[in-house]
Amino acid sequence: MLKLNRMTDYAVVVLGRMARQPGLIQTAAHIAEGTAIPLPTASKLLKKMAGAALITSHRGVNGGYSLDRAAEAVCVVEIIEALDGPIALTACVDGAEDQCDVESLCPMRGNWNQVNSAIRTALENVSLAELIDPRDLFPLTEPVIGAAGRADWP
Amino acid sequence: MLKLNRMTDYAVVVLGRMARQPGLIQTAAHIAEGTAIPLPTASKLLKKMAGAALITSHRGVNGGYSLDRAAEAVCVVEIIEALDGPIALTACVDGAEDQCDVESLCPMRGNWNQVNSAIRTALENVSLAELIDPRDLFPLTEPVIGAAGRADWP
DNA sequence: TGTAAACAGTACGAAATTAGTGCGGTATCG
DNA sequence: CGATACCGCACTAATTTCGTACTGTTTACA
Repeated sequence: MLKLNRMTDYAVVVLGRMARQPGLIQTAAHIAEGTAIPLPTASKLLKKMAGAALITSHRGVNGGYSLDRAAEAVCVVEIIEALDGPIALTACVDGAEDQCDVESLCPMRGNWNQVNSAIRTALENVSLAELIDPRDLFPLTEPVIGAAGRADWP
Repeated sequence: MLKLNRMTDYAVVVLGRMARQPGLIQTAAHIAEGTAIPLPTASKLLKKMAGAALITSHRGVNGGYSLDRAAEAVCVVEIIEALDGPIALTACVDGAEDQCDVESLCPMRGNWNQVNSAIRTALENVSLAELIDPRDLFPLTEPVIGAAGRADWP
């Protein structure tokens, strides 16, 4: 089905939520609550995204995670690559050569890269903002779910 | 890693081989031998591709499978959809609504379709011929691997 | 300066998906 | 009529992925 991990799915949900208040530092627990994702899993997600420089982590008391970019500046390929690693549609790509036991007969050693780059280009043109419902994207002018300036919730 | 199934990988290998002799009817066993793919698995692949009208199946004695199109006329999206089903990057697409328990909080219900169609368009522009090394694509003028008009091999 | 809050890293177990296999059935050609 | 070869279903095994837990490290504030 060419489906990506639930992890990446969650990540987009999390980012979609964070994009509503760019720059706001929220703890992993808050984000987990707000997205209905189990805390340990959300924590793992956030950690990975912080490692990929998608979001910023703030350590210590009053720390948390913040999204410092606008939703329009985050493209889908970044999210996918942060969570799932580089986009590679098959095992027969440039690296990892000796583990493909049909390689000697495989007529296309490495040409999958063409497919991969095609997909990558396509994904570069889709931003996080396009994934999010516009009504949810700007909650500061018109609150959608809960309290606007919430710090703990519900 | 956004990797597709090994099945699809095999399928491309199989098609790549079949594309060398368009129209030739080969048994599943022959194809399995030539591609070093286990026969039951190859058989399953061929069956699926025949069901998707990618290749033609011929029953009875001297039956088998044949690829009746040129490699240029087969695009990658057809292969992937034949094996993996429709391209859907996440579970939250149009169908299957009530199984996403974060849906009520999910800010992007269904907008994944935009990503999916972007990928689909990208894949439509890549043909099987582009995946195959040109040297292997025309073996009839210059034999590459084994005997050209082989019926059983080796 | 000490304590608590919060992220960072690693490891582990369970569950779901996928790969591979095996049977009996059916159609076709000689 | 019989051999060949595809068809469809069910079943088992392996891999991957998901979720959780634990321990360490960093920072702010009293």
